[in-house]
Amino acid sequence: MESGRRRPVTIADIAAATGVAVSTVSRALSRPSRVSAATRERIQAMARAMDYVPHPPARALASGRTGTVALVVSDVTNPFYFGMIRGTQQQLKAAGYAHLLIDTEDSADHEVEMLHTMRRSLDGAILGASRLPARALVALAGEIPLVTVNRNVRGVPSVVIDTPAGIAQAVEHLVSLGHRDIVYVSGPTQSWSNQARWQAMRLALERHGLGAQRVGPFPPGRGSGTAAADAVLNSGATACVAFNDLFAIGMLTRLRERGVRVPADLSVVGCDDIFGADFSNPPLTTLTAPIEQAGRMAVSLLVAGLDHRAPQPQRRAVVLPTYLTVRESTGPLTH
Amino acid sequence: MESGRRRPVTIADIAAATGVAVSTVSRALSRPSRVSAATRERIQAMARAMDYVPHPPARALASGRTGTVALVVSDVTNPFYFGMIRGTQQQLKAAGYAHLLIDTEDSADHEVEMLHTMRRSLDGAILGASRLPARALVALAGEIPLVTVNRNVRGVPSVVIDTPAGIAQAVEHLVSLGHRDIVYVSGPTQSWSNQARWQAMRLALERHGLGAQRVGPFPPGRGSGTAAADAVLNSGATACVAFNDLFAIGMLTRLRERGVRVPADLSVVGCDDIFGADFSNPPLTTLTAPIEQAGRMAVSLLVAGLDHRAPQPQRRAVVLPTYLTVRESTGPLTH
DNA sequence: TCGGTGGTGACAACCGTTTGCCATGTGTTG
DNA sequence: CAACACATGGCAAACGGTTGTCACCACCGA
Repeated sequence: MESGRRRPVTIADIAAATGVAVSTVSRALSRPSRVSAATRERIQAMARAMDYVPHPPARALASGRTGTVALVVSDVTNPFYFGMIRGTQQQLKAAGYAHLLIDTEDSADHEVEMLHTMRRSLDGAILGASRLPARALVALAGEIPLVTVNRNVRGVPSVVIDTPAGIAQAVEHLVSLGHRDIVYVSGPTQSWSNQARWQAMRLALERHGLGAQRVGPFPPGRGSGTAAADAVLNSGATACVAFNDLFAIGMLTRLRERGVRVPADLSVVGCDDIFGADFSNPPLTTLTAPIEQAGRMAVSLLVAGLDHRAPQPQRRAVVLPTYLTVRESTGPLTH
Repeated sequence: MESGRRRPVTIADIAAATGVAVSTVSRALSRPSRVSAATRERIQAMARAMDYVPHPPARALASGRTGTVALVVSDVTNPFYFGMIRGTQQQLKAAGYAHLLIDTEDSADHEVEMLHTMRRSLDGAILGASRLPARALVALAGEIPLVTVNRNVRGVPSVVIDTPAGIAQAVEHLVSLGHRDIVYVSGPTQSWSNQARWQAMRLALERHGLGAQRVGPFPPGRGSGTAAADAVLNSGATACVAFNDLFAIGMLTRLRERGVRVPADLSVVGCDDIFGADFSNPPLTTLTAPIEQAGRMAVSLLVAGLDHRAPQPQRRAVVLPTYLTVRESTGPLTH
């Protein structure tokens, strides 16, 4: 077939072929109610016959809508985002949007820079764990529709996973196993989630009349597990809650190296329940976060806000519950 | 600031402000060698001062280039793709392209359909493990620049990971440990990689005067591990090579459930070395595939082909080596 | 029978940028 | 000094749609 070489068919071609104006074709295709059933049928049939494919950039130029939404992550490498990518991918596809992936390399500057540059080619963006200060976030939201995940800033729609509530459960769990010295393994300081988790931990321990310790902060990434494990051991604690599963899994590896038995010598609980947490050695007790669902919710929130005709949604901030999944990395205190 | 509300600045604004024609502004910005150093400077400074941001759709409409490349995967859920996403993400960003993510849900029809529809908004696409028949692939490559990964079809540039060579190593390893009954755990039949791996396995065993068995095929996904483990056990083999790590890890879980010791009772080797293979229980012996690098290479190949000025590259098919990473899921035969 | 009304389709003006072609001005060469 | 080449910048026509505005028509009720 030579068809690959031919000039692609445009709505003008269809208009000519059916004997109507281009505007009519445009409407028949994109706002079907605006044209009579008869002509609509005729035009759509012709479009199909001629294998017409709309030209997104042209459409975007004229209408201002690009049909594209970006998922912005701080580091594609982090398995936490895998679930989010899945969730957003599914929902965006269902809503007819294309899915752009942006990696900010953990830099707030990159984050605003890229979003600023691409804002004209996006209908909106979902910020997975933004590192931006609140003011910057609000400013950005003025440029382009935004939904944040795990980040709650007044005025910006968000979905946050209620890990703090889970943390309380985790503490409960550990205390009931007899632990008294429980330490928090801290993640990056700029991380909103990290702050929230530490805060929740303090409160929970306080309720039991226990003091809260923490080690860290450590940089994101599994590699931090080594230093974290050593620090926890050094602290004399018998149990710990790690900022996330990546840390926890890294710790497991290190502890095994050092001959420390988990959970006999030390109990560890992670956060998020990422891929792998269930088959690590030992399987990790962790706070199962509905990450994928969070991604889907974020998309829903975003596209709901995108449709100007629709009444603006009431709930601009949704919080998703978390629960404790007890596996084998936590156990009773044994001296 | 009210700036958020103002009409975005266009090159026409810059032209007016500097007293030159829009065409000159356009050239100063996108083909700097085409204007004198003096005006170029002046224009660029003004653009900066006015916080000009180019409008991608407009650019795309006029030039035909969108600055966007899609990564097409059969299922974002598969951890194998995580590495690929990383690789392509890095390299695309470096090359100044935006990164679109397309999930075909394991359907060849979806694959051509989506690519066909989006072809006008893409400069090219990278097919991670395409399920398309060769003819369809070639036809598609006529519509839009393509690079395939782990799929070699004449006429379509590709990067393939040489797992077959690794399989030979793995067989060598197992045989040297005393295994004689080695079975292949087969993945989806339509998978090119699966065929290649099975083929390689047959040859390798043959060289040792051993016959090749296989179980399966099993659908992609960790869940298949259960059935696979049972099938392998049932076959009486003492060692197995799984189509991929997902299968292998799933098997590990099942074997542990059934009280089968790995590697004392059964050795298992995986393929790909995905995230998690190193901390599974036991850590998985596997064929380490340079997935991320494959993603980067694919992007390089693609963008090289995109530049019409540049001489078309010589090597249109690159193969990346694989090596065996021995961990703890393989060991000597013990009756 | 006539004015009003609602539904349908056409006209044409954009949307913001790129690019082929041409005019001008400068420097170079014989 | 003339003729020419070349570097530079301007003009205007695309690129492929969307959409506000308006004209037309038929049908309705009074």
